[in-house]
Amino acid sequence: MGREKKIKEKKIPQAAIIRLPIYLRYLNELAQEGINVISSNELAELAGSNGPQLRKDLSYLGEFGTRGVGYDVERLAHYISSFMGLNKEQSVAIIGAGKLGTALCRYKGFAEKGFKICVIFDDDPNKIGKNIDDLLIEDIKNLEKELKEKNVEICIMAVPASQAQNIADKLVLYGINAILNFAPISLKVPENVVTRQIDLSVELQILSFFKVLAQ
Amino acid sequence: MGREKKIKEKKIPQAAIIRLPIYLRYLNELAQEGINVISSNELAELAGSNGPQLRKDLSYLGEFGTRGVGYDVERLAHYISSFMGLNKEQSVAIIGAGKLGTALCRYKGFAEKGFKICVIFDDDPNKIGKNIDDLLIEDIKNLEKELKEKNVEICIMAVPASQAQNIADKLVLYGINAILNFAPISLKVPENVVTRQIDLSVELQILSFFKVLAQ
DNA sequence: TATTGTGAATTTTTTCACAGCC
DNA sequence: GGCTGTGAAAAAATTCACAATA
Repeated sequence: MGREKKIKEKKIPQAAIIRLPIYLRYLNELAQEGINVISSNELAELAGSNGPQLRKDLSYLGEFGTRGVGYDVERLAHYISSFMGLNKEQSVAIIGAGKLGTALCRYKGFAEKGFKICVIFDDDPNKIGKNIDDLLIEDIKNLEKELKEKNVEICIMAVPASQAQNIADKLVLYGINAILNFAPISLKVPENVVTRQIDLSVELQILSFFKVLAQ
Repeated sequence: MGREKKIKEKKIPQAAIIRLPIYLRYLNELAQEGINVISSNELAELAGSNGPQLRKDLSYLGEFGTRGVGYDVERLAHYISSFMGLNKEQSVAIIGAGKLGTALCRYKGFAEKGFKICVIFDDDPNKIGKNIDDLLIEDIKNLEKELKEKNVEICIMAVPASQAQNIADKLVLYGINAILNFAPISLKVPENVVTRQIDLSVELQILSFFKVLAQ
């Protein structure tokens, strides 16, 4: 049975999906420390979750534990990776070579997780042709050509809000169907395109609200 | 009736709270464009939500609309701002003057929303004492003193994962109870401290999964 | 007529308790 | 004895339909 079919049939809750990468992160750390087996309670504690939640989440993928013992760290990590399509390197483009785009471009964490930043774009003639470490800043006019050539699968948008929808439309037109958007705007995209939004100010606003309650 | 009491009594869903800043963003834009009244459907469309959802969310705050007409843009914006405690400037500190910390420090969007970056810390002697635009990089050894002096209410952590928990513990010790964490680690903090986590790799991993499904 | 506000229905998510298994 | 897997219960969130009303 294909992965997609299985997912659609079993209907794994979205809330469970977005916790899987967190579990995976700690499983990989445990593996590096040479730990072979871990209980749901221990792993959940690391991941900021709880035992029953974690067991439920994993139960949607299948049966991976051993009763009375726990989960085989490597086996589980491997399965989550392949389930989420993370067992191969993926090419990522960054749109916008401003401060944020540049910082993201240099972020080491992406490569560690198999995301290769293979091209960065800008429309500023002063930036185009310059380097960010080893990477040349490309003219956004060459967007289509570069995306195709470099086989880009995911785009990160770090552009001003005023340009974001326009650029997103182009990305969609050129066949991109996964966008991580840092511009403070709700992108409108077709159903077959997925976006995730990181709005830095919104995060502070949410904190601002909850911190008063938590007191 | 005090704001906190009201919130706790009425039990506004957390999911509704985190949508309020998005509504607020578009209300402010509308106000700037000189639009005085907006319907739930129109505002929801802008915000990437839907009419009933938006009306339900707002209904937890009170009755702000006029049947047959819509919502008064300025009045609603003002109420959401004050409800979320966003009607006064708040002081923010950034911990870590690496690429990300520096980029965040220069991000204009915070100031627009009333968050003033008033101090940035690092432990690298090569960075301490240098400037990021107008802001001096402070020695992390002076963390307690600076946080108190500058009346910091929210901290943004842009430090390596290995240091994050250690620094978070200090922040809590020094009275900070709101942390925006960019380090890829699940912070352990007391109940009276709120955190929000932005994990860049996790976002790409989630996209990686859903993009296959969306196809 | 147009649009809000909301109780009720539905769906999704989380929690719980314990049978099942090593 | 210890820990998983899961059905059932509970809680949270979303959707819906429509009464209320400017």
